[in-house]
Amino acid sequence: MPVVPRAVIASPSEVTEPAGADERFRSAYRLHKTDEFSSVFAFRRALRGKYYMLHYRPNDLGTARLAVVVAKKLAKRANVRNLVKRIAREIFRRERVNLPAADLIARLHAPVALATRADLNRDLRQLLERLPRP
RNA sequence: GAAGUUCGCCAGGCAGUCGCUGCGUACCUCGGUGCGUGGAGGAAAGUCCGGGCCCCGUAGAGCAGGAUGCCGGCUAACGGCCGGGCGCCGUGAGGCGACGGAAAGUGCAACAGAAAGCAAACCGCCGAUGGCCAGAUCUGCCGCCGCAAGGCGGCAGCGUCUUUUGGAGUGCAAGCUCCGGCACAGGUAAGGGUGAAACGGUGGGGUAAGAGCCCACCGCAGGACUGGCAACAGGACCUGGCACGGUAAACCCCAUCCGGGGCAAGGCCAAAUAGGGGAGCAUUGGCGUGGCUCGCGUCGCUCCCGGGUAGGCUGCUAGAGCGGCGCGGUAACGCGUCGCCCAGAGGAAUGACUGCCCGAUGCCGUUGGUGCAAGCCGCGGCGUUCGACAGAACCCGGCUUAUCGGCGAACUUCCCAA
Repeated sequence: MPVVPRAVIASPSEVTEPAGADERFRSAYRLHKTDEFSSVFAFRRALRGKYYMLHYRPNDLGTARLAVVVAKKLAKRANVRNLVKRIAREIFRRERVNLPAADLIARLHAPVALATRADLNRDLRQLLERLPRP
């Protein structure tokens, strides 16, 4: 699997993935149930970035799965919360095939009002890179 | 041309790539893939009203409680909308208004002020009417001051004295008339001053001074009349000299309306575990009861039934629907007809990236316009982040709040030109 160079700011070359890469984001790649959320948090492993806290727990499903948590306290408006989630999912979607099999929860833990999209993207990319790999 | 008012509309655009999701369809390994097609708002927001829908309750009526509150209309309904009236604001187009009752009762009114509700009178004005307009001395009594002697003041006496008592006239006299003074009784509410608010306004007459005390006009109240469905309005009517102050988002009274709870409503399916009911098997089983047998209870296995948790399905989007045309109505809206199908998620889709354009913003430049100049406007270049407010959660009708900017129509005021 060719490794895409991780530029800090997205470049056009990054957008065009090699043919055949699975960039879909289907239901199987998400966390849905309350039990799934609880078990990830109970595993008590997390990486702290500037904006996100990335909780993780290895699974045996052969793929990474993601959920995003945005507290109302940190983003008051519903449209802002939705936007943060969408941006986070987009990063995950692009990176999924390169990630270890684990359940992930990206939890916003800092106010996002002054951050730009590039800041958020960079933060989450770095966190995903730091995930422990087998 | 500038400034503004009202109403309606839009809510960055186009292209490409990668995704999410509903529906239809074809294929297969039954989970996907391909193709087609749809996928946030004017406020989706606040959850403030009204309704549909659902469950519960309910003979009927009343009480309590809540909401509304000029009139007429519209509507499924409303606290909404339309039209009208009245009041206030604006030069105007227009805007704003919980806008029923104070003559049913109870209450409240800080500060100021004499006085805050039924009359009263602080300063002031008047003093018509009534009263007063010598002093000294003596006696008695009372009060105050003083240790006392005494002093000061008040009241009383048909007391005493004097140039006979504010001045003038008159009379024998009691007295009477005129003039003046005091402001004691009393009169007054014009004026001053306070206040958010003080018992009509202006002018004249009148008076001691004043006053609706009288008169004229204006205002006000009541009643007729006229116009209007009504709220209400009108003047060339009549009556009344004028009251009945304010406050009801104070209690209250009157009129009208309202059963409760919500899609986490409600319906269906239903694992695991525990427990309930029934049938059967084991019948020579174990344990308990008992001296023993029967019987009863309990334990085991199989099956069935009902309740029900996690979970799943449903409710779930075709509707007081949207658009066009015609007709009725000032309008809100209604009727008819034709066409259309227009989001249904569920840790929660409707997105991300790239390019060009549009807009915003910063810096720089500028034989451009304007200005003394700073600057402003225009134009060009570069960079940046960004694209107002904001994200459906059963569905509608409203209200309220948020909102960069743009477009259209009608109207108003001012300036210039003809």
